Amino acid sequence: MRKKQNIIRAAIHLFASQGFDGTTTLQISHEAQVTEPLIYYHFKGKEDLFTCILEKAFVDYFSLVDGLPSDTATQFERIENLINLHFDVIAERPDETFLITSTCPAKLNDLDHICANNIERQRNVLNGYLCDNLTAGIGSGEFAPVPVPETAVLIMAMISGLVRRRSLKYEDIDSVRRAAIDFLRRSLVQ
Amino acid sequence: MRKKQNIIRAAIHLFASQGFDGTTTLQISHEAQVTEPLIYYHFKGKEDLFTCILEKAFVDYFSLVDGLPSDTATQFERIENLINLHFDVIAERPDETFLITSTCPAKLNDLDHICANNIERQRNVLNGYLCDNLTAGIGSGEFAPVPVPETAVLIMAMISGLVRRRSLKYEDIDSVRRAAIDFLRRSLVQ
Amino acid sequence: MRKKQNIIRAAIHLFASQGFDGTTTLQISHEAQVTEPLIYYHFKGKEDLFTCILEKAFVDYFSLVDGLPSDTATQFERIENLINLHFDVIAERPDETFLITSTCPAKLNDLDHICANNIERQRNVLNGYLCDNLTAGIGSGEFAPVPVPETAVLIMAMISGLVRRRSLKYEDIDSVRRAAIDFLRRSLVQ
Amino acid sequence: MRKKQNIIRAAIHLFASQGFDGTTTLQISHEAQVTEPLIYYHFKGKEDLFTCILEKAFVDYFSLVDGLPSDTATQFERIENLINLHFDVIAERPDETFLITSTCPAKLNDLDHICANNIERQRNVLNGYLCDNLTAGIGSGEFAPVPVPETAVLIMAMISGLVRRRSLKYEDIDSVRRAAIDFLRRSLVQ
DNA sequence: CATGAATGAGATTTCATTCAT
DNA sequence: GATGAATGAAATCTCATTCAT
Repeated sequence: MRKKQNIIRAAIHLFASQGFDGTTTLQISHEAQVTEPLIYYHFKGKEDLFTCILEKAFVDYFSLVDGLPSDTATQFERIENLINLHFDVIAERPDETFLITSTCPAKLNDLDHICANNIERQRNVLNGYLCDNLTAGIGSGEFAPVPVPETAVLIMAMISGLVRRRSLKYEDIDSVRRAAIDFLRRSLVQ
Repeated sequence: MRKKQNIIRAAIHLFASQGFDGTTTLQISHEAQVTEPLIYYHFKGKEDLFTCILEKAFVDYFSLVDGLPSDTATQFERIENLINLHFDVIAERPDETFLITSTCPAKLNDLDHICANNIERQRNVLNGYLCDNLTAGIGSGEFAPVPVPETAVLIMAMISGLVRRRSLKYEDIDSVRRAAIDFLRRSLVQ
Repeated sequence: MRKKQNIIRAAIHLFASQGFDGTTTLQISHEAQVTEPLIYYHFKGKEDLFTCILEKAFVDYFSLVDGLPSDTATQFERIENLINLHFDVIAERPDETFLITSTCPAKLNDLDHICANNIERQRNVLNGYLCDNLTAGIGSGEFAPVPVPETAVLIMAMISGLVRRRSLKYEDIDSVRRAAIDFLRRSLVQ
Repeated sequence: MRKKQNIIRAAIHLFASQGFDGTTTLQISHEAQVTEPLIYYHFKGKEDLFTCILEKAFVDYFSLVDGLPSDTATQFERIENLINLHFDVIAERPDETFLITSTCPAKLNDLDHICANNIERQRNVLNGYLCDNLTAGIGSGEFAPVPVPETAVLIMAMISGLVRRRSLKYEDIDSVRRAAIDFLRRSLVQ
């Protein structure tokens, strides 16, 4: 089963760096050191392989987000946790993280394809998390009275912009992390 | 001549929504209401068409950024101008703007392909603008003493995250714009 | 009318160096410094252009061969004249000469296309000339009793081999010419 | 594996009768009774197929020429062997032999493409063989004092003229062979 | 005469996928 | 599980030719 893992690893890497359409099954088989038909033994096809990868990536991601504590001392701690979570996944699995932040390949965009579904769901989850959090913080007087949905959009944009910035891998990721948290604190906490 | 413009328009739209590899020359010709070979009369090939589009988009973009005034009353005005500029281009030309914020198709990633070059250059221009601006603002006491390069990365991430958020078109873009400016002001100005 | 000549010149050059199928009408128009449609103003098409060139080349060639004197003092003089004629045309018009020695493009090989016809006719003319000549020379005792049709084939092979040897242009063509005549004399005259 | 051979056989036949540019991959696949993409499974492309064929043909040809004995009783025997070798290959593999005597397709004429290289090499090998042979024969008094390089050119021209004369297949090839040897003997041996 | 723009037909090549073993 | 060989469908691109002016 090591070979199946090789296929998945190679596919993650290639899909993240070349896109779904830009990656051929031959490239995957080469990078995975297997022959092409083996891909079809383990998966129904290229699309299925992609779907499996994304599904797994989303499940892992959602379980992390779901695991974030909701009973923190301050509301800002929840923001902090969210930022830290994303910096952690960028550091540990940059390719998967990049994939779940990408737009779904046009071909797979059937209204309820797993890919489109999950991207939508991810957005909703993050949005819910942030809106709740902001509303609570503003209510308690911890946060300045910022417009809630718009600010959620901004924070999500910053997160996705950071995930997509591939050079983050090579930059001093921890100082950016600290700067991000301070940046948000100054803006939100009054 | 009108037909050449049709081709370009169709290609911008399709490349932005499906990616370079996900778009076929046949699709482009259909959407442009021309025959396929006409694409090859006006451009050397699919890649050349893509390159021409990107080059133009970058030139337009850079000339806007270069046109931003540097002698504003406050340093924050410069930040404000930069944000406004990006919200304007998102509103006016969402597809081109999306394209110049995307990663270059792997195949074109020869170290000095126009595409890779310009993406690099864009990053440097924005980075230079922000670093200068932040340093000056901190020096004059207008801005809080934030870490300069890291904060520049954060602001760029937010901008690119916003550009890539296609639904912005349908959201109340002006309230997001105002929220963004206020958000940054609170974080930076002391 | 100068432009028509340019087209013909360019076509001769390109057909001779790249073959009929290997030459595009665009290449011809470039080398002739005209636009493509002009080729179609002067000729019915690429094939017609090729045909015209070949027809002219064959007419010129045949008129030279027909002009060779038949009432020479010796039979070997006739051989000598034939060889000299070919060395002259190689020197003066290497490309046309190459073309009339080439095989007809497969596509034009309708049984009685001018091209196929003329190639056949050329062979017959040369063959007739040589067979007559050899028969007469052997009959008069001037030539050794060689087998007539086979020897005609050999001499024709040598001539066509020389015409096709493009580097002849750069070699000392006159010493090869003399060597050829001496070579044939030693072999034939007894 | 049988199918790969079919492709090669069909390609040899078609390239020899229609030229490289005049032959389409579809024609090859039809004649080989395979589908077109199979050509691309076994070869990198049309050009690669052509190159492989020529390479093999040249290797076979060179090994035959290299195998000719150099220690014959007379120098003329060496000439005789060379002529016989060429009549043998014409009889056995007329298409390959025609191909290696043809000019290289213009497109492949990169200064050191295998095709151009081998054509050059072939010329040098034959030329070396004949010059050595003629010089030795003249030195020993076996041959008349003919000009060496020019006579080599003439003999090579005759050989290539014969190889290219496709109708040789149908003519009485053995009588032409004998005539050629006698022809050369009379001209050279004194 | 001359040309810029355009096209139908077809050539080369790629690619996801399957088959036979 | 695994593979070498094979293929249908389609993508990119070329080219001789024509049209409108």
